[in-house]
Amino acid sequence: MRQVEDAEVLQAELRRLVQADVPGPDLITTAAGFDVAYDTDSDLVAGAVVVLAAPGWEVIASATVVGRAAFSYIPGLLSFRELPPLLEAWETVLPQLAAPPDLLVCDGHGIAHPRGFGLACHLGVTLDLPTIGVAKTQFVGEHSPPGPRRGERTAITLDGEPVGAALRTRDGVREVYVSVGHRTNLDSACRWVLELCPRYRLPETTRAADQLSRRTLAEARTASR
DNA sequence: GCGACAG
DNA sequence: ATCTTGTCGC
Repeated sequence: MRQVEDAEVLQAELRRLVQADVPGPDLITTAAGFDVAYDTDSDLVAGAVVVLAAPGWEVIASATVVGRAAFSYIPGLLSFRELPPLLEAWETVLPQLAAPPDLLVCDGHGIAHPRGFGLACHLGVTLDLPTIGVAKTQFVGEHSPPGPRRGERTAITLDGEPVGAALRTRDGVREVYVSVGHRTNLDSACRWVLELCPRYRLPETTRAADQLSRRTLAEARTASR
């Protein structure tokens, strides 16, 4: 399909813009979470962006969008499916803020991707803001299991190169997979993920965005009946 | 060719 | 991603 070929070409071009080993902000005061929910039996989608503030990570701003999926799920091209609704929601949430969030957290991978350009990279390059990917499952590369305690981590390597980390965010829970999206580095990314996980396995940003997108989709389904 | 494959 | 709350077990 032409759509797929075009996406692959664009992906290769945008990939050169990624900054994956630069110092990011030291202190994170605000962080944004992004997620998209999908309907089981239609192409209805709901995207959500939430902005949380330290120290309690309470939601200080949010936006949602309901639309139709324009790109099917293809491993390695997830960003082309999720970015449109996420950017639309972003444009709504940004005016609510005095300043852009210090960090953008994506549901999925950054450079830990077959061609080094996952969703977190695509979002980061598009908005030119610091982004990281926090995925619930592994996608590419190899890693040994991290120790059982919160904060322990091991490297994810792809073709011998470090591309991310398997990070334990709570004692005894399954690890999450962290990788840089844009304008930061892996050490900072892991540090921020731990800050964003004071109580659960997943970052508060991810949890809030996930809840909001799902609730929005459920309401949209009800309204269309 | 076969199997795997973020969300 | 999605079907889904309380409940069994460490």
